[in-house]
Amino acid sequence: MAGSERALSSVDGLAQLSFAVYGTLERRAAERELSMIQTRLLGVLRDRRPTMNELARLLELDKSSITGLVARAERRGLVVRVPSGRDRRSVQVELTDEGRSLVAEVSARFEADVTAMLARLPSADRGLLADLVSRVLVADAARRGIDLFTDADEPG
Amino acid sequence: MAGSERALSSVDGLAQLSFAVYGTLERRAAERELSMIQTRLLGVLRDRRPTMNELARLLELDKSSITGLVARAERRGLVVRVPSGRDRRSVQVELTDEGRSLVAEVSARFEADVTAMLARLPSADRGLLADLVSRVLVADAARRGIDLFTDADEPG
DNA sequence: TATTGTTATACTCTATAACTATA
DNA sequence: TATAGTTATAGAGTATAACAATA
Repeated sequence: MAGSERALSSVDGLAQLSFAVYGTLERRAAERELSMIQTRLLGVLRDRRPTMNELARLLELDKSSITGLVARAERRGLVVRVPSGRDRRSVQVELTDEGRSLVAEVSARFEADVTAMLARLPSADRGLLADLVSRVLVADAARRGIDLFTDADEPG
Repeated sequence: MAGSERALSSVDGLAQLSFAVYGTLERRAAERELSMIQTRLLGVLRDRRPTMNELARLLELDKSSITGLVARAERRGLVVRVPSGRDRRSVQVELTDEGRSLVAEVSARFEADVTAMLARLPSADRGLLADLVSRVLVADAARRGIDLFTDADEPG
């Protein structure tokens, strides 16, 4: 019942590992008083200056949810709203320096955590794992008709 | 810039795959009007009948948060509170038949999703992946002084 | 006194519906 | 008319502090 030798199926193992990785980001974000959705917001802003509407699509939230999300981030000084030049109804959202450095910190710590999780594997096995994981990601992206490298929107 | 051939590091790849797996569970839970925390609640109850206090520890939430969480699940008919025999201050929480069947459904669909994600890998590679993932999990659990198979508390 | 659980309160996060301003 | 964004409202989810009942 409590042995440490039982083998996990690839499905169970991958699920457990995924929750562990997700939880790791959650804890690192919480260290900086960031919820996961605030973290995702900062993450998508690292290489974009989207409108509120585009943010709603990127984060898969209603536009009314984006209003509050961005307002709270702005109140903390992590993002700013700038009027869009072309359309006076529109605003664009971008990171402040503080927001950028905060998301960089959280990302770095998270990546260090994942690196530490993998550190016990011999280098050759890490390479093997990276290869297998890449193939799963590519196959899954293809199955859903998504270009993996242009739609990536998670920090880390 | 948008090619599909770039290789991911093991860290980036594992992070992306983890978010994909997590998002899959989130969507399957949402199909049944379950938030992730409600899903985790039902998940931990599948093989336990904990007190409110124990639930707080298992879900890493304050006991006052558990009160509302369990109340909402109880209102939906997914769990019941039963008085604890030994300590009259205590209540124990358990799944109803409806709660059990709901979590079984969500789990089954989620597992089918992960299975589908892995289906493109040749069987031998799936075995290899399972082995590598198991080794990462065991090493990480050891690093944190946790017995992997008694403390598992995620559905799936 | 200490512990178990709830309540009161305040905040974040989310969606729906109604609204304003601009296109 | 249609679109971009906000506001009003309601509810889930969370923590802190104070409380009642029991140990």
